[in-house]
Amino acid sequence: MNRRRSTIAEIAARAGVSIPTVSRVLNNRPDVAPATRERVERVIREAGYVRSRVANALRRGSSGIIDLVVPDLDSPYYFEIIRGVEEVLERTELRMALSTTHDESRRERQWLRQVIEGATDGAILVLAQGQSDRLDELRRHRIPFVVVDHRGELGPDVPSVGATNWAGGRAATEYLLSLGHRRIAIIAGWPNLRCSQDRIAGYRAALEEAGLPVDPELIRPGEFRQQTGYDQTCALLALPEPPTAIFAGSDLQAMGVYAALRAHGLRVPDDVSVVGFDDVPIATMVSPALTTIRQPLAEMGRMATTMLLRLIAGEPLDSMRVELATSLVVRESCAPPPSPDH
Amino acid sequence: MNRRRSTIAEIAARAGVSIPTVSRVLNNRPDVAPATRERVERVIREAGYVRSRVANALRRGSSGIIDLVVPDLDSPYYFEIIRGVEEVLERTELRMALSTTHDESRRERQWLRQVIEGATDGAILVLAQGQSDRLDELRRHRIPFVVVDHRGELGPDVPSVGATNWAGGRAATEYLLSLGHRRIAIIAGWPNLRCSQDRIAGYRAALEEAGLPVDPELIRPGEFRQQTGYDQTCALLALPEPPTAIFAGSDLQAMGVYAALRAHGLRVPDDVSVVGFDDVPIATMVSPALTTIRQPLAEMGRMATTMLLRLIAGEPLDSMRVELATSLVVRESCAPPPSPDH
DNA sequence: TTTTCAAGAGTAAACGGTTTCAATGCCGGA
DNA sequence: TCCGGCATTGAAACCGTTTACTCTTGAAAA
Repeated sequence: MNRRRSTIAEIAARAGVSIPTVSRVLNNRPDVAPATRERVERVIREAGYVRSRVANALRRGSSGIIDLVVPDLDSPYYFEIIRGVEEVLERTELRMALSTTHDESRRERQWLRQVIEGATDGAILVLAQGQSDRLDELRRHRIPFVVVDHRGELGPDVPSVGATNWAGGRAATEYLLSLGHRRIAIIAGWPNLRCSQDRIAGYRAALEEAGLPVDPELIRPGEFRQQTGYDQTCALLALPEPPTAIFAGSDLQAMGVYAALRAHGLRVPDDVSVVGFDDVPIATMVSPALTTIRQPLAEMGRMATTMLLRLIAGEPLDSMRVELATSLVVRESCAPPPSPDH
Repeated sequence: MNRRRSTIAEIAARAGVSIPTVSRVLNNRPDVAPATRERVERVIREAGYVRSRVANALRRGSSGIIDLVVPDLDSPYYFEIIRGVEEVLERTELRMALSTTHDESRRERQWLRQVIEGATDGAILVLAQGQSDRLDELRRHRIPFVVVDHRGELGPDVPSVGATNWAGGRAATEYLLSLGHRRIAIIAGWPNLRCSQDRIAGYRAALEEAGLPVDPELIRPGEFRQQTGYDQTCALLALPEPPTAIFAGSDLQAMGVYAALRAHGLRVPDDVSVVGFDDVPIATMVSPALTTIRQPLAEMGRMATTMLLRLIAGEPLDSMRVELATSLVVRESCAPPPSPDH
């Protein structure tokens, strides 16, 4: 019924023209006589011919694929970014190749090799840590790339998109202060991550502006996981003077905070207020719904992709570093602190 | 400092050998003299040469890419599957091209064209509805594929992996019966979906086995979304004799059930018991933690990928249709029904 | 009528590898 | 010493397109 995939040569033979003519028709070149074009198009349609993207890529030098590299697929955080990337890509002819690094340098090197040999048109890197040497290698191979929310130090010439972490840290803290809280803890990412530093700085700024001291005991670093939220909350509650509000570094951490508070018989927001960070879908599903700092993850993915497309097209970027605004989303997990006599 | 990408010809020239010899070294062919191999390898290393996958693909006819097609990226459900696929793919040389159909046939046709012209080695299709004609087209183009959790009618010769929906529906219902519930509602997917039919059949089987009547009022179809869970729960509560337990078709729906019950001042599990379906990460994060039917989504992704790899390798499949076992995961959202005098 | 030019179509090279097949050199056995 | 055979290596074809360049032809310009 059907043979192997047909080639441009077959079409040419059937239509009684030469190969380049078919190619011209396929690429809508103007220098083809209308009658010829018509005839070739009919044959193409009849044969159900689709041209080989591989051969095309070889000749043209572009593969039609862009790589999206994320640390892992364990967090809803990355999925939001993936969704954003997919959204703009689906309007183009490009395909998205998704891969993970798992933060292992071995895997990452392997990935890098694949990216390079894989004839990638460009790459979007969601990196957990600073791997500038890898970026150099990409640059050396002339592969356009954009970094999303890079949490380390970046050169000023690296295209990247992030969020306003400092403002987010400050906004959350100010909100809690405005409710009357005076002992506010912050659970953050590891101190070597830039985003953590920024958020803590925002937190400090709000506190200092309010004339409040910064208690180092209330700054708890860790991973952006649920477990960290749980463990650090337990540690905070064991303090002589526990906080009345906890600002978590991620919504996942906040889920851990919820669990730890429940385990201690404390209620949110009556006994302790909680603010998250990210605003992933889960934040609206729990009870009480989580007040959080919204990080526009899907938008970040979209923005990174748009930037990459310009880079690929050879157009200049308006700005190498783009920071999208975080915003406070008030839900139900915060209230004024319990009265002192409690 | 660095020129364009180096080619095999340059390497050959530098090493003082012919092009085929370099190719042989690259492919680890045995028929190269050790000394020559050594020399060529050194040059390759020095030049930082990586071979073009595109050129390779053209000659060899395989692109090193497999397509993963999902309906959308809105549900954690799909992410679990994606994760499973990625897990086995990361041990291979293959890359994953992720795309969405959004259930629109236009998008889907476009995707199909891309898949075909994109020189895909194979495809994993997570389809929401039966699109057998599309499958035919894939087959016609000799592209190996595996379908995950196809919810419609499939020919017996279509490789597919799913879960034991009937058993899951039955297990959930039996569990609720064992707790003493007698009025058990089920919120399901649309009736045209095979998985919904199966689950409802399992539900009926358990009820009939217990000698209980099946009240059509208690079977509520809808989408697998939170909103559906909310709406249908409201409808159920408005019944003259509301159920004491609700079996939701997805964990997301169950979140809607939680919200509706809370809105009506009812407590889980004291007033109403809830069982979910899927066991996505969120199930453990809410309070009370959701008792649910675990669907091994990541395993399904892994299994589908493994099957696809065999198909690509030309090996025969042990079985065209694989169903992975669902299992009841008991957490905190179920309890015996409230006493009748309540 | 001759020259010029543009449109339309074809020839061949290129893209960067892999593979088939033939050629070479060196070895041992007769 | 001659020959068959094996280990290496190279020349050339090929994968399916695109593209630079050439060629033909008919009409307008001179």
